[in-house]
Amino acid sequence: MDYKKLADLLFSDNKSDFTEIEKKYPKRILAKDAEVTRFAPSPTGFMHLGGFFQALIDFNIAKRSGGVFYLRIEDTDQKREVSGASAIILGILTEYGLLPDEYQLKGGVTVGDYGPYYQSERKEIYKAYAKKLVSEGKAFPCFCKKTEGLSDVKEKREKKFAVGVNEDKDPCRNLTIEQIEQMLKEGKKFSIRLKSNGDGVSKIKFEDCGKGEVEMVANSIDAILLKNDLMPTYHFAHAVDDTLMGTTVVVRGEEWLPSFPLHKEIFDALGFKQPKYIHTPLIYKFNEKGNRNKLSKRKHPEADMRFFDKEGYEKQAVVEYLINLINSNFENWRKANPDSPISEFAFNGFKITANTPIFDMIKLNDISKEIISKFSAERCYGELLSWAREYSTENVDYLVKDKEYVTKVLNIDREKPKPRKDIYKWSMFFDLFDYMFGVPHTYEIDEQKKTDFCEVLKTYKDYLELSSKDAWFDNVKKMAEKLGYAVDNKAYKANPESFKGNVATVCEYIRVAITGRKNSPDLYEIMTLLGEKEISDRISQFV
RNA sequence: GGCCCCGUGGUCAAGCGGUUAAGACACCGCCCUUUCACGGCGGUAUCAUGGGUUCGAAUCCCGUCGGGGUCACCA
Repeated sequence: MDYKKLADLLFSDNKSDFTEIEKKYPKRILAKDAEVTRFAPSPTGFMHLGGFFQALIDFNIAKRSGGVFYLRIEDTDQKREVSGASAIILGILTEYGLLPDEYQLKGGVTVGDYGPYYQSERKEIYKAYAKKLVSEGKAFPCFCKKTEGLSDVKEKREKKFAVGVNEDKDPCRNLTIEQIEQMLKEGKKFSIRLKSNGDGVSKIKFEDCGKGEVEMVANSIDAILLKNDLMPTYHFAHAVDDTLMGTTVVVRGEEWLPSFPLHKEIFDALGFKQPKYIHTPLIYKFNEKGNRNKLSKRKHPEADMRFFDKEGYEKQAVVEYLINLINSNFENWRKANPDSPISEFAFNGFKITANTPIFDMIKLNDISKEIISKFSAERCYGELLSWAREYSTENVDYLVKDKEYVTKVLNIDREKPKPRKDIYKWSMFFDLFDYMFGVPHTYEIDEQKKTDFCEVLKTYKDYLELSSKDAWFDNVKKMAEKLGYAVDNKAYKANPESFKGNVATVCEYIRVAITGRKNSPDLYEIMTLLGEKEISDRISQFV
């Protein structure tokens, strides 16, 4: 077979020659150990937590080695394209401090010399390399009917599983040039397949930077390189783009691990050297049966990065949670260096755990609490307001109108050595402090305590004193004593039966009457902010 | 079904042939205390399983089981 002739036949319109293309993508000039990484999502309209996780690794590996981190949009599947998707991705990356060095905005600017960064704009490049492979007899045209969609695939798989063979050589590899010419004349569409050398038995080894040495059966599938619209598949684009764009480390989810042998064969056919790989564990959740499920957009709201924004999580918290999943010594470092920027942490993208983590929202909350507890009231106000402007517009008015008051509320038990830690996302604020802004919840006090409760409140009207915290508490104690509650905690503990309760009990009654709950931050501060009239009004409800 | 990845407490995990098997979150208890918290101290709880190898195994090897991934002209 005259492969050269075949290549010209197939790609008659293609003027670009791969040697010309390669001139446009010179080797990057970088320091010796600098790594080039990329985040390469398909534009589906949202940023998956798992994708962000990978971008975090990409960014840190590149930045900490003095290399380059770039964004490439894998929009080779026209059907899946969502408009504006790349802007969303770039937006989130930027908000979280992972701005790529090179990227392209659809119909807008391109930053970087290795573009286009949209695969759909690189069609000629892929064609040139496909043509090269065909002309060398390493790839061939296929005129078979498309398998499209999951139902097609299922059917095909069932047949395959029944036979139990790995090998998948395509019949079109045996077409004669005359047959091909004929079909081309008929205007038939074709795809380009790799002519695999694999026998389905021979093994290959490779070193995954995260998992170590992995041994696999070499590829034996005549995989599609160019689809029948002549757009590349992921596999082919990966080889071409990551080579041309100078990627040195590919960070991708471990669902790609099984296609490594295919990638190896494609790289080899092309004469390219493969980059290093880090196959990251996927992030899971438990299902009802207690088994793991991949975090998915449909079932798990937290799979979408925007979830954290909507809930009002601090971005820093999300980042720290994820970094701890990558390098679990992070939290020890953080404990020792509570105020240092993350950039000072000795991040190691190659040390990522092989285990499959379960996404732990409670842990995230804890990290977030810690971070928010350190904020000043002023900063909290700023964060809260900007969050509300985006996601809770009905609250913006009074936040703005009562800035001073709101800031004071935010300052309760804050800006002190041991600040209270109960806010972990801004959406909690309005629930947590609703009693500061209106009628309190009615908390049902135990029936048998009701008489005592009312008695305390009735009496307390005469003991209300807000001039100072000491004076306030002295009066609470005086009243407690008068009504038969223990003022001395030790005495109370020794003889609980001889008292109606202790000062704590009295405080509980007052707190319930004023806030409508059994727990709240410092009572005195709350009462001071609320003011005497409001307090009397609230207490009056119960007497 | 083939191939591959993973398996240390409820969760994230340290561990790399000899450890009382770290630490964090969660949970429980005590202390502090003006309730709830915060903080301090302490506690419950883990090497999936069966065989090897070895003086010695969570660590190395093999099998089993369990979970996950993949086998598309989707990425």
